[in-house]
Amino acid sequence: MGSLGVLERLLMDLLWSAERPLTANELRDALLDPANSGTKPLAITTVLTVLSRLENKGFVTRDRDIRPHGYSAVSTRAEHTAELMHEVLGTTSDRTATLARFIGNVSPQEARTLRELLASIGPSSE
Amino acid sequence: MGSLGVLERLLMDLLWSAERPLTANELRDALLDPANSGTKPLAITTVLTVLSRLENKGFVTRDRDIRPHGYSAVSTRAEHTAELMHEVLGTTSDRTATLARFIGNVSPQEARTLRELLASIGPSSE
DNA sequence: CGGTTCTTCTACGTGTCGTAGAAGACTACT
DNA sequence: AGTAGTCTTCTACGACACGTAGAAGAACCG
Repeated sequence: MGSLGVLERLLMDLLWSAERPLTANELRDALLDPANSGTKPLAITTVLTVLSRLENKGFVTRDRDIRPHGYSAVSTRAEHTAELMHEVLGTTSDRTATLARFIGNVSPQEARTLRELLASIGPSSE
Repeated sequence: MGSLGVLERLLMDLLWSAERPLTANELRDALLDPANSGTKPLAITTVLTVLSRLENKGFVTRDRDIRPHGYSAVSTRAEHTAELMHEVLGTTSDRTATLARFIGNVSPQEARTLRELLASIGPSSE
């Protein structure tokens, strides 16, 4: 499906947070950064392999024209996550009941956010 | 995470649709039913193995008191799916943006449903 | 008690993912 | 242009999840 492994996920997080395309080396270094989880030195080939897999899965594109290839996420984190949520919702036959349960568990603030979002899309009811 | 394999999923669907606990044999027969996908005869042990795995994962309970054990889903399909959606939502740092994307892709009817659901929870705004 | 039925234990093949070495392709500097 | 260094591709392997099921043990019915 649309799920990712741990390393794949770490790389996607970095790419999603990046303003510009990153190289494999930059990504490897970013993973070493104390900010990111346990400091473990990965081989560049490991990073490249995973990036290739992510490319095959359609999550990542790379600029092959510049030499240290520039890797970037195809869609934003928000788009990706929202899509996943729709995928999950699509697995149920009882969409309304599922949405009810979903809504029933959001925080009051988020409920307000959702109301606003819904209002801005298709204003009044009818 | 909370994802299921194909067979696991088929069994959960049957259990979710069932009114009462089912036995391994009933489940195997239900899978054979022309209504359910390609008619393939599974060994009962296969069904039992998967049911055990589902039990370990906390998706299924079984009544060990009656002899052909009765298997039933722990939570409803809607609960399960809604929970999964929350899990997915939890993987993003940008919850509001994600919700915006999510809302942006629901059908008008479902948008209305969502408005109603939100209204019934925390009525007016403020 | 013996046959039948159900459950548990164990196991294997496949696919995905983390991990990386070896070799080939490309770049840059002299 | 040649050579060293860098980057990418190819190939591979171990671990784990899952579909699949046989063999053996436990329980039940008559």
